[in-house]
Amino acid sequence: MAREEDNTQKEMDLTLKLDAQDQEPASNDSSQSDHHDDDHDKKVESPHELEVQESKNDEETPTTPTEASERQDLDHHHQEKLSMLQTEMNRIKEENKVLRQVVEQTMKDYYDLQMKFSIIQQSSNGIKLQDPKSFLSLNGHDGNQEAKKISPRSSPLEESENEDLGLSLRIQSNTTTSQHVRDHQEGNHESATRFMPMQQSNLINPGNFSGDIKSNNIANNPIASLPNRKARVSVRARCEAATMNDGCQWRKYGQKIAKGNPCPRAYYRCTVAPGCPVRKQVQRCLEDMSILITTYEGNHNHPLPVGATAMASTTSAAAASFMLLDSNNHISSESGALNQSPFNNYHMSSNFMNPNSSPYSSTHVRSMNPNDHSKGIVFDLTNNPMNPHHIPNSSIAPQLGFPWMPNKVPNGSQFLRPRQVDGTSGVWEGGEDSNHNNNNNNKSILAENMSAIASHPNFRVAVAAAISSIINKESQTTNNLHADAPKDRESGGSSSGGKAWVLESLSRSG
DNA sequence: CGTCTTTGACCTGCGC
DNA sequence: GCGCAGGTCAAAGACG
Repeated sequence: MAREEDNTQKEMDLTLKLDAQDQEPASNDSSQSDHHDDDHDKKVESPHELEVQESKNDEETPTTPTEASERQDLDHHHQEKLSMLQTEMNRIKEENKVLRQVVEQTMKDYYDLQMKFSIIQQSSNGIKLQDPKSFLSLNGHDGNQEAKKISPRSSPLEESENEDLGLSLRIQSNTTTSQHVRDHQEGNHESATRFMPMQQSNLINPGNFSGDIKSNNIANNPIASLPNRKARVSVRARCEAATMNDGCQWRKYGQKIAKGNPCPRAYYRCTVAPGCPVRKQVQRCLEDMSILITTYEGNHNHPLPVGATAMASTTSAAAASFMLLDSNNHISSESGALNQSPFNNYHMSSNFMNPNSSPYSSTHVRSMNPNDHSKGIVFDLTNNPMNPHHIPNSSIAPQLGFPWMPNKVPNGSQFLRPRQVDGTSGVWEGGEDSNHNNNNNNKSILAENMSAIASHPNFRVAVAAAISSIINKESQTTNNLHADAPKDRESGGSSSGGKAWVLESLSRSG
């Protein structure tokens, strides 16, 4: 984008220069040759001027053969220069044209995607979206700057026709991204970085669970301009297994009984790449043993496995939102967009729905420590973050269909089917509806599911982040095909081939 | 045999 | 300075 602006500026400069020459062919004003450092250029700017000067000279002073020869050389020299300028301008114009086409196609696909989501939500929820541009919101309140940063920069993509409520995103690669991959593979870093998506520059790297502040565009990113923190992202989720499957490979290097919690805290480090500094701590919640608290710390120094991208993107987006909100706490408070609980709860709940109408609406992001935001945030995927005893049913009830979340859906279904059974608390059921066999109920459930999912802020976070990260997934996939090959202990990653990519948000992991 | 987990020892930061 | 708690190291054992 910056390159296009640069080219546009160059084009404008050249156009202005040529226009000025066309409009004032007889002018000998040296001011129009400010851009030239050559003294000869200051004398004569164009063939028009040469002709005029020549005619003037012919009229005023008779020329000697030497002078005529010099003048011809000069004429030839400037014609060459002009030709070069015109060639360069044409080249820049062509380049601009291509870039504009890419941008237009990207924007078109972006709005198409928004409209499809909008249609899905409207048809299911009966709630009109005021502006599709604000639909992909990261905090569920409005189309804030986060979404604006993420989505419009996505590469051309197509939403799947899948009926999984849009949670399966089918990405069709185009020549741009394919070229990017080829360039990346061939070591053409210049070209590869030219088409590097925004996530590499302006957004927190989805490959980093906590966001690599240092490596991002500090000038343009308010998040990146924050003081460097070693951010920690903690994820609370109900999980039966000893550790959540987040798509990465981890090696346990220690275990400790922390004070105040008889459950041991396990320490893992990322083994996807040697020297990766990312650590994670896993500990069961004291109040509810079914809740697993996973704390990520550090930044991956390698492309993430495909299955880890959604998780990383989500937590990164959450961390980004948290940091942004944290840094703009006053503004946020004034706007009333945030719930300022004593724990500084950043309730990323949707405004579209009754918070009690769906278990989805109870996912929260809050700071880990009310007094110290540097400790990070909690990305709470349990039903009730403030009261773990809220759910009497202690069975594993996945709240969101991230790849790293347990999924009880049988038959390999891609989509979890949440349902409120008692109408008061969110109890989840996967699989068949034994008590709701008629079509009306099914439609109602489906509509409820759709609205719950579509309006859930984390869904938006995941979608927005996935869109932003999906472009880079191509290159990551290429790399990770090798990284994932040997062992896949905790890896929930899925490989891709060909030119179509499917973001499988809800496949059973582990 | 290589890799991973376990577990006690060690290191470090922080509060008193 | 001391003690405590959290975090990490590394040797030993387990496992495929």
